[in-house]
Amino acid sequence: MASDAPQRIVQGALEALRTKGFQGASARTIAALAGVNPGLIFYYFPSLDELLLAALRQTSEERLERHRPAAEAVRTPAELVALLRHIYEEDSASGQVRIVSEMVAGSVARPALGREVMALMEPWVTLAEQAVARVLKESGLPIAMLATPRELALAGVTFYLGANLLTHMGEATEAIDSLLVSAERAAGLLERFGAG
Amino acid sequence: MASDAPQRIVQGALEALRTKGFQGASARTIAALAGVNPGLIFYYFPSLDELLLAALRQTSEERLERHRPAAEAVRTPAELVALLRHIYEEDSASGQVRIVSEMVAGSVARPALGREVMALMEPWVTLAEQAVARVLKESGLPIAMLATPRELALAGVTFYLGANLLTHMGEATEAIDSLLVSAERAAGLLERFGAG
Amino acid sequence: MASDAPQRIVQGALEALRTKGFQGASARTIAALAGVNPGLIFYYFPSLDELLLAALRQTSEERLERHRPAAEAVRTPAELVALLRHIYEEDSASGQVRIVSEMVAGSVARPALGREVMALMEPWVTLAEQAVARVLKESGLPIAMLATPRELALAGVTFYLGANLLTHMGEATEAIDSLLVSAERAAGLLERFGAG
Amino acid sequence: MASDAPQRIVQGALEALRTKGFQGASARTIAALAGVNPGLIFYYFPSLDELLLAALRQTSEERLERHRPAAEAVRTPAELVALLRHIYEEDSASGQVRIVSEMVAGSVARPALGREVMALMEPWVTLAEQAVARVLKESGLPIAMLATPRELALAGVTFYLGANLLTHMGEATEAIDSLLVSAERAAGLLERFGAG
DNA sequence: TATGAATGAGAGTTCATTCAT
DNA sequence: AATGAATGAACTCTCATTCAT
Repeated sequence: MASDAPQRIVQGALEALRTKGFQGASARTIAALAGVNPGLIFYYFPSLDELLLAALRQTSEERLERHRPAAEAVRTPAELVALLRHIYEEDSASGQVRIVSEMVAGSVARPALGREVMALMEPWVTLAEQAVARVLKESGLPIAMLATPRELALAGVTFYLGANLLTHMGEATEAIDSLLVSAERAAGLLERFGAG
Repeated sequence: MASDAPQRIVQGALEALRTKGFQGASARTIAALAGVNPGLIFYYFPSLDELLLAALRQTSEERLERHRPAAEAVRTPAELVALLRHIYEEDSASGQVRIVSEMVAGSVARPALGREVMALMEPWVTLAEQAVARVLKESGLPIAMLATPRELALAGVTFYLGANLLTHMGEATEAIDSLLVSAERAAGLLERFGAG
Repeated sequence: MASDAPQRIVQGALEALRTKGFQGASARTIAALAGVNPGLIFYYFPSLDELLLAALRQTSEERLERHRPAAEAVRTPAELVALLRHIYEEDSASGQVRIVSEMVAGSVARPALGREVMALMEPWVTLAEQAVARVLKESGLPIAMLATPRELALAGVTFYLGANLLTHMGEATEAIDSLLVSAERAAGLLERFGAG
Repeated sequence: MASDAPQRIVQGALEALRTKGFQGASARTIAALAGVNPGLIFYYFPSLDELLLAALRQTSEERLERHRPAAEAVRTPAELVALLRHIYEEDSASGQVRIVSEMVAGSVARPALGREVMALMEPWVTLAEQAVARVLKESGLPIAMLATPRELALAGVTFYLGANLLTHMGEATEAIDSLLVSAERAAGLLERFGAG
C-alpha cells in the first residue's frame, strides 16, 4: 500500500515556506510539520531542493488549472487586468505570494533551482500569451504593431514577480493593489477607445 | 592613519554578492575576496547584514547620483522609457542587477534587512516620480486621469525588480530587452498621439 | 534502539567541569571527552547551558537520594554536623565540589542559568531544614528562639557554598575540615548542655 | 608627567565587573568605560587578568582600611556580628558584592587568578582573627576550648563568600540579612550568658 | 604615551545528508 | 516504509593580544 508520507511532506514544505520562509524550510522543520522523520524526506526526495521544487510545482499546477477557465474566457483588456488583479489578491490572501517569493528569492542563490523555478513559470506565460492574443484580436486594438502577445505576457509575469517581492518586503500590498485598480480603469478606457 | 580596509571589505562584499550570491556572501568569503582576516569585518561593521547593507547603499547612492542628471532632463515618454532601458542595460552588464536581486532575495528572509533594502529604493521611486510628473505635464497626455505619477513610478520600480530576478534566474535578458524596445516604440507613438 | 550518547555527553560535561572548569566546558571539549561529534550535543540538548544544567541536575539528584537516609536519621546536633562534614569530604574527594563551584561560579554571569542552579539547591535546603527541625525538637535546645530551622538550613548551605569556592581556589580543604571538626566538638558540648 | 590613564582603566574595570560581570569585563568594554584605547590596557598591564586583579586589590585594600578602625574597636560578640552585617550591607548596596562575586566566580576557571584572589582575602582573615581574639578575651567566653580565632575568622569569611554568591544568583539578599539579624540576637544572648 | 588596525583562535549553533536498523 | 542517531562542514561573531606608528 502506498504511503501518504510524500504528500504530507510536500504539504509540510509548503507550510514551512509559507510560515518560516525559505531559510526556515529546513529538513527538520518540514519533517516536524509533516509529522515524519527527517530522514524520510531523503527517502522520497533526492534532496531538499528537489522537495521544495516538487512542492512549488504542485501548487503551481493546481493553481494554473484552477485559473485556466477564467483565463480562457477573457475577452477584453479590462477583464484581463481584472483577472490579474484577482489572482494577485487570492494569492496574497492564501499565502501563495509568500511561497512564490520565497522560492524565487531562495533559488536566486542556486543556479539549478533557479532554472527549474523559471521552467515552472513557463506555462503561466503561455496561458497569459493566449489570453492576450485573444483580447487583442477581439478588441481590435492595434497594439500588435507595438508588442507581441508573448512580450505582453512576459511583462505581466515580470510585474507579478516584482510585486510578489515588494509585497512581503514592505507593506507594498496596498500600493500594488491601487496600481492594479488604476490599470483596470485604464484598460476600460482603452477598450472604449478601441471600439471608437 | 585611516585604513582602506573598510572600503576593501565593501568591495569584497559587492563582489561576493555578484559572483556567489547572497548565500555565498559569507564573512569568510568576503574576507577572502577583500584579502583581510574574517574578524576584521566585525571590527568595522557591527554585523554581516550591516556590511551588506552598507555595500548596497554605496552602489545605490552612487548610481542614483550618476543617473540623476539624465532623469532630470527627461521630457517625453520615449525618453523616459529609453532611460529605463539604458539603466537596465548598464546594470545588467555591470553585475548590478545581480547585486540588487541578491540583496532583495536574501532580505526576504530577514525582516529587518528587508525594511532597510526597501528604504534604499525609496529615493529611486521619488526620482522616477518626478520624472514621470514632468513628462506627463510637458507631453500633455491625459494620463493623470488614470494613475498618479507615484503609482506609475512604483510600477516602474516593481517591473525593474521583477526584471532583475528574471534576468539572472534564467536567460531572460533578451526578452526583457526586446520588451523595453517595444515599450519605447509605443511611447513614441503615444507622444505623437498626445501632440495630435 | 536508544543510544547511550546522551549519557556519555552528560558524563563528558561533568568531566569537563571537573577538570577544565566552566570556561573549559565548551561544546567541543565536552564532545571530545564524550567521544562524539560536537553537533550531536545539540541534537540531544537544546543548548550548552541546558546540557550543563542537566548534568548538574543528575549528580545533584543522585547525591540527594544517596544522603537522604542519613539526613533523615539525624537526631543530635553532633550528628548533624558530622553528616555535613561527611558530605563535604565525600564531595571534596569525588570532585563534586569542583563541579558545584564551577556551575555556581559560571552561572553568575548568566541570569537564566543562575536561577536554575538556585532551584537545584532548593531540595537540599528543604532536606537540611527538616533535619534541623528534628534535631532541635529532639535535643530540646531553645535555639528556636533565635533562628528558624529554615534560616539555619540556609546558613548551612551558604557555608557549604563558600567552602566549595574556597576549596578549589586555594588549598583551603584542611582549614575547612578542621573547622568542621571543631564545630562537631562544639555541637557535642551543646548537646550535653541541652540535656543538662 | 604621569598619566591618569592607569587609574581610569582600573575604574573602568571595576565598573565593568559591577555592571557587566566577569564575562562582560572584556578589554573592549573596559577601554570604552575608561575612555581609552583597548591597546592601552596592555601597555599598562601585562594581561587582562592582571588588570582585574589590580582593580580588585585596590578596592579590597581601600575597604580594608576603611573598616579597620571599626574592627579594632569591636569588644563583644554582638558588636562583631553587627559589624559583619554592616559590611555585608554596605558592600551589597555599593556593588562591591557583585565585584567580589564576579572575581571569585571568574577566577575559579583560572588557577593563577584564583590563587591571587585568595591572597587578597588573607588580610581580611587576619583582621577578623584579631577581632575575634579580642572579643573572646574580653567577653570571657570559653569558646577558645572549641575553636581557634583563626578558625572562627575563616568561618566568617567562608560564610561571607557563600552569601556573596547566593546574593546575586537569586534573591537571597533578604534571607541572608534576616540570618544575620538572628545571629546578632543570638550573640547578644551569648554575651549575657558569658557574663552570668 | 597613546592610537587603532589587525590577527588567529575559538566560541555556540545549525544544517543537509547518510546509514544502520 | 520508516526511524532516529550520527557526521562534518559551515555559519556568525567575540576575544585577548600584538604591532606599526
